[in-house]
Amino acid sequence: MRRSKDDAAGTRLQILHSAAAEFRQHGFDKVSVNDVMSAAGLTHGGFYRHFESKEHLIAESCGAALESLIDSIEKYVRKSPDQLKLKSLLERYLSPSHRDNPSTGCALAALASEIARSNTQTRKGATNGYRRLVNLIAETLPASERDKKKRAQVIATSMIGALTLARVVDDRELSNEILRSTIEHFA
Amino acid sequence: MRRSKDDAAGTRLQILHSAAAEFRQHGFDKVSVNDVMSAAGLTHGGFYRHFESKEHLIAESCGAALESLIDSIEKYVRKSPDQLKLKSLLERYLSPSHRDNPSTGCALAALASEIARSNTQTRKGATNGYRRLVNLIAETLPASERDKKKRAQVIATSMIGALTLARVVDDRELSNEILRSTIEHFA
DNA sequence: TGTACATCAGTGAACGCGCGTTCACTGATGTAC
DNA sequence: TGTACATCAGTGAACGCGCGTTCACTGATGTAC
Repeated sequence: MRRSKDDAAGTRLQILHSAAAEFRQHGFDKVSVNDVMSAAGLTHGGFYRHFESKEHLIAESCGAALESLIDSIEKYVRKSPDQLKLKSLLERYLSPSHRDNPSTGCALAALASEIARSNTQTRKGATNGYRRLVNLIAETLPASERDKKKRAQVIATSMIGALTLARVVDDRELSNEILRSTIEHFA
Repeated sequence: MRRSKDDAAGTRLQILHSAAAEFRQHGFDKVSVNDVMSAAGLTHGGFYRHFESKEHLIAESCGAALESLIDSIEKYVRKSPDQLKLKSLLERYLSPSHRDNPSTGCALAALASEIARSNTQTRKGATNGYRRLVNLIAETLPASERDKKKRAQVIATSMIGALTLARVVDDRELSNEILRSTIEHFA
């Protein structure tokens, strides 16, 4: 039966949230609309009251997940002492805990190669997230740094690459080594 | 009708080759067994004379593609003068041409987030490829370098991350900048 | 070397299944007077 | 504020479709004598 506007808005957010978690865990193609709705505690039929298509859900949930992760990194960095900002950002992003919990982590690391083949909307959201991450990293660099923007880009892509490879590799020790090497190189 | 052993072996290689190209271009899930067989100039029914399942094809084609890419990088690096080995490796791997042609490029960059969720065989092949790449990079570092292995790992994950992000981002200029920054940082 | 038969690479129809999406339906919510 | 009606969030059955996989079949290749 019909729900109040507030309930419906809550449902929409719940779907977005479940989708973001499922997609990051299993990938876009391995997660069906039904999987997402079940995870949100609903039946599949109601999906189209909230989203035009699975493609639209992918774009929106991905963008939202990235925004919210970067919000949390931003808060975290802002309250760290200047000298430690970059180091603590790297240690958090490249932690074993982030590696082992993709469903609540960075969508860029969890889905990069799939996003590269996705539609314009999805790539636009990912690009915005990437830019925000680069700016955030640039803020943590010492004022003396000559080309902050470029260095921040290297750190950003390096972090994402290291986290992704740490998840690819089937050897725990090697995986930890990948994370540590990148932290030590840039911190 | 039945083909000679040599013909059959050739067919098998052709399937592997087509699969590797299709998978790198479109991802594992968006490419069907039928797509692979058509690309190889065959009908889908014969697939199971050569491979147990799509999963087995994924593991084998991915591993083979990675091996062959690294072979070619190896040859290329071996014939570059010592001083330029690393620089030319980086410039080749992070070239616009590599970015724009995933179907003949590095499987780690093209499929990393999908491989991270794949079966043991596929991840094993990817891990072997990653190790070979790291060793190859380590060989290009000056003898004076203190911890070659660690630095090589940072360069490897950085390269893969940069190429992947260069494909994600929907802004050509930003994409070129990502490639250049990483080359300049490590070369 | 020649012959008879077993093998099996490749074809194309068929299988069951899960997918994204649609739709008739229900009944509480929202709106107009 | 109360009433009558339209709206629409969510349900669950149904849709057509493409998927991975199987199988009967064909006829050239491989093998045993």
